[in-house]
Amino acid sequence: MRGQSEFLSDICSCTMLLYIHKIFDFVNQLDEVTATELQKISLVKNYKKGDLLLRAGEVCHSNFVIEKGIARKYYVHNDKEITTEIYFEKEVAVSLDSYIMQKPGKDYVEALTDVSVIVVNYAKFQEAKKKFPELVSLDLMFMEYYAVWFEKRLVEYQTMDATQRYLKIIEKSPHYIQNIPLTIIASYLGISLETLSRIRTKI
Amino acid sequence: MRGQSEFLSDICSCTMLLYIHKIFDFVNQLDEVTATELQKISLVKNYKKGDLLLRAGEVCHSNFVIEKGIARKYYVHNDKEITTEIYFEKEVAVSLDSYIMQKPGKDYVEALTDVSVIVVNYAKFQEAKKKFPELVSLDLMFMEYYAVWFEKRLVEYQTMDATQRYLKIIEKSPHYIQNIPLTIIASYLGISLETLSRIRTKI
DNA sequence: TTTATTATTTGACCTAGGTCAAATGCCAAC
DNA sequence: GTTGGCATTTGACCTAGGTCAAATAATAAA
Repeated sequence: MRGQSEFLSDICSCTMLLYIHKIFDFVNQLDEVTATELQKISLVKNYKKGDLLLRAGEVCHSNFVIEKGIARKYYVHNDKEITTEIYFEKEVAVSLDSYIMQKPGKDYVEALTDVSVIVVNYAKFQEAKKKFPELVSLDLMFMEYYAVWFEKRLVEYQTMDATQRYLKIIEKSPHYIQNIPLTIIASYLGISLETLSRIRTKI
Repeated sequence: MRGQSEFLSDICSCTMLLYIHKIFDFVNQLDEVTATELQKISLVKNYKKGDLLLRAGEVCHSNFVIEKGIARKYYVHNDKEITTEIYFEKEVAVSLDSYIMQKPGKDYVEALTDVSVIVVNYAKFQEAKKKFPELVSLDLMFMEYYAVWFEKRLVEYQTMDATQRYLKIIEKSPHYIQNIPLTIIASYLGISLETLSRIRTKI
């Protein structure tokens, strides 16, 4: 397993880094009982490369903290897969609106490598929140993280061209990117496979 | 595989409306003391058309619940204003990462008409949350709302062309749109003024 | 090692939307 | 009503990135 500092250096945006810090600190400072409860409602699962952790049409009953490996979230539009997130270690995979509303969603979550994840069940977490108010604050911190994260993605779409977006993602995690098919990276960047290929040769 | 129209109806704003309802219901069902506290830390302010409720470089110390009128949030990139949100009545204007981290942000919030807003101060709200746990849940609901909202905006950018995005916004609030300069709508849609003008004549 | 399959590159062409500039429309202030 | 200042439209042209198709890598399977 990689060290915390190495992990943090991989997340390029310093703002997001601060958030992650804040959340980790918070979890580490939870009182004994709350921490135990959190432990109790979490379980570890392993998936093989290519496995689907979640399918479109299903309700997202849990979120998945990536312990080891890489995963992605995508949806299908006009027969094309659009990758919305690529998750590295310690990041949290979840189909947000499906999870929040507990209704069927449009997202797939797929293991891009063999992955080991911590699964936290929605219903159990909601129950636990009633007894352990600190968990509500934890939930809030995660939501703040997501909200800011998505807003930043939006700004990227508005202000950066394809080349800049690509440079940003390889800066974030150069060594991971090598294992991910270009098709997936292209769809994450919102460009075609061919355009991505051309960008790569030019740089 | 699912059809285009079915997909589009999925990401239309009905989900968001439901969510707003949920939040308002929650507020209405708060216990007496909590409701009073919330009342106590809120104040009403009025702004004239063109006034700035928030400037880039400032810390976003409060969020603004629009009671009456229209406002927008924008930032400046390469000397161009990019409108990120247009707020109608009952919506909440806030520069999210500036608000959450209480650090200077890049956003402006501007009154597009005369507006009346309920201002909730960050520091006071944080204090109140310590004493009234229901307010943490309220905060969480707002964050969930933002997160899902931004994710939906992202999907719009990925799956809809300029014309579809324009149709969506006039469908949402046809009568309001008439008062808003095309420049602003265009920058909200992520297209140029000229393109928007051409889209409008074609429809 | 050969074959089958999938991933990536390259080329030729196309399109949505951008940019720049000029023309018109729309008010508000004189 | 005129005049100035925006807001919007229209035209001519440009560019980033898309699409389709074919050519090469790379891999995995036999």
